Amino acid sequence: MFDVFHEYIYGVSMSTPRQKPRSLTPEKLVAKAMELANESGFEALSMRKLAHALGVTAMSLYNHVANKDALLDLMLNEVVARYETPKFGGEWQDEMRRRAHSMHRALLANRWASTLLISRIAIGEAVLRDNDATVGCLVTAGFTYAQADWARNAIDNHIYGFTVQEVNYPVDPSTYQAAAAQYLPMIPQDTYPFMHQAAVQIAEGKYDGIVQFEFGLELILDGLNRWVGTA
Amino acid sequence: MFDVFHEYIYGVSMSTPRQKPRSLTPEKLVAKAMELANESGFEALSMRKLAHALGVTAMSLYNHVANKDALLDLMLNEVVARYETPKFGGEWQDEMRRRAHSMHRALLANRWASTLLISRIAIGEAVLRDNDATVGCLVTAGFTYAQADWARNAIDNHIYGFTVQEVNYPVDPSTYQAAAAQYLPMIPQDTYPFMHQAAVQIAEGKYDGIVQFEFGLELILDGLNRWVGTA
DNA sequence: ACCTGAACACCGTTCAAGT
DNA sequence: ACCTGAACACCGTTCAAGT
Repeated sequence: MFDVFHEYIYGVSMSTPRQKPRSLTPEKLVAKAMELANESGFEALSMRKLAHALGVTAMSLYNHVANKDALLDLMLNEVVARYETPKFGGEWQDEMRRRAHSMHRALLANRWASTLLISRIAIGEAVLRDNDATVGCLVTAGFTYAQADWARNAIDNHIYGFTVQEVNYPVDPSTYQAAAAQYLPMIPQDTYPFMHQAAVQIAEGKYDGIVQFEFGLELILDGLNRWVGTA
Repeated sequence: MFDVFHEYIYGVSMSTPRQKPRSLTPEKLVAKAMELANESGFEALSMRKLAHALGVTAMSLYNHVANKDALLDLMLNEVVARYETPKFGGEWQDEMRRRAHSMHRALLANRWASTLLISRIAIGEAVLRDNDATVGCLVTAGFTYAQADWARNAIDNHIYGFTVQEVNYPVDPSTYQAAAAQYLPMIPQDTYPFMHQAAVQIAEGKYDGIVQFEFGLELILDGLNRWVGTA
């Protein structure tokens, strides 16, 4: 009886699969949620606002996604899917460099992501694939499994640590010099002599105040190279 | 008129400073908030619950602290105040090591802190003092200001990155072997061959699966030592 | 199968009123 | 000076009811 009514209204039998694409899908939720987070900031992303942006009420989202946490996991998986996968057999340092820069780019393109990824153990398919390929590249290059694990930890701590600081820093790198000049009087020379002097150097243009992502990365890759050679 | 009434009730003139200690102070708020966060988890810390724990209503907290954000800054300042301050003139590597281990200890004792500290630019007095002493120690040891800045960034990325992962990891290190054996069937060998093999090694006890905090730290200190020497 | 309204159990914060 | 009750503007999520 209910089935007949449903069929009359929607033109589709309940027992046969849907023919036309459903209006809402998990993929559409994730895409719109990422759009919202990127354009309006992560704190503006609520289930209610996401639903509104999709022209629907909040409760209907729960037909496509278990809860907000599951939605966040799907969003993070989408970001991690953009990490470039290390190849086996070539120079492992080049592969790690390529992966690191692609991660940095993906995290800068989705500025809300790094802060979540560093603290959350999101085991989506993309994370597993990245883990496997990264360990695989290092092991193929001659690392033991323990060494590969430790190496990946050192590399990833730098990538995530650096990027989280970068996206949360309140002043734009291009205005460091002006900012240093402006805040100089607020850093008392007698209590904070070295920070004061650092600000002087930045204000005078002797140093741009910008820490390069590559610095820490090369420091670690170089150390790892030396470590494996002598293991 | 109001003043007289106040004096009658409280036995203290409004124009003279209070004699007996006030029942609630910012220090007491911060101490109880840290106790709550450490014992019940950070997500259980709300202004309403904190007030309840202090035997008071939520709104009265705003007499002692501007808002929740200001309270968090005060809590974080308390954690950073426990970082050991590098001394000038000695071996800079020893001073950095001592500082790093004290940070690691402070962050493990307050497991909610690292996730906040890494993303938030909390400029409390303790952060300024730590910054100044760390840069000061490196500059005194022969680093330029730019080098000291880059070095501190590399060191701190490791400390925070490592510890955030450590406190958020869902399984206890002492149970890695059992966990690896348990989850092994869920890591398909054909799609994730290297993760599978890593789990095999941990399950068989060939490798404990634990990444040491010291590994990345020494890797970086060693690299820095080489870098300054050749600068 | 999917969407909805009403409701529940929370949040942080403001403001006028109390003592 | 400090604390309070009531209220505002939000949250995530459940559940029974609608089509």
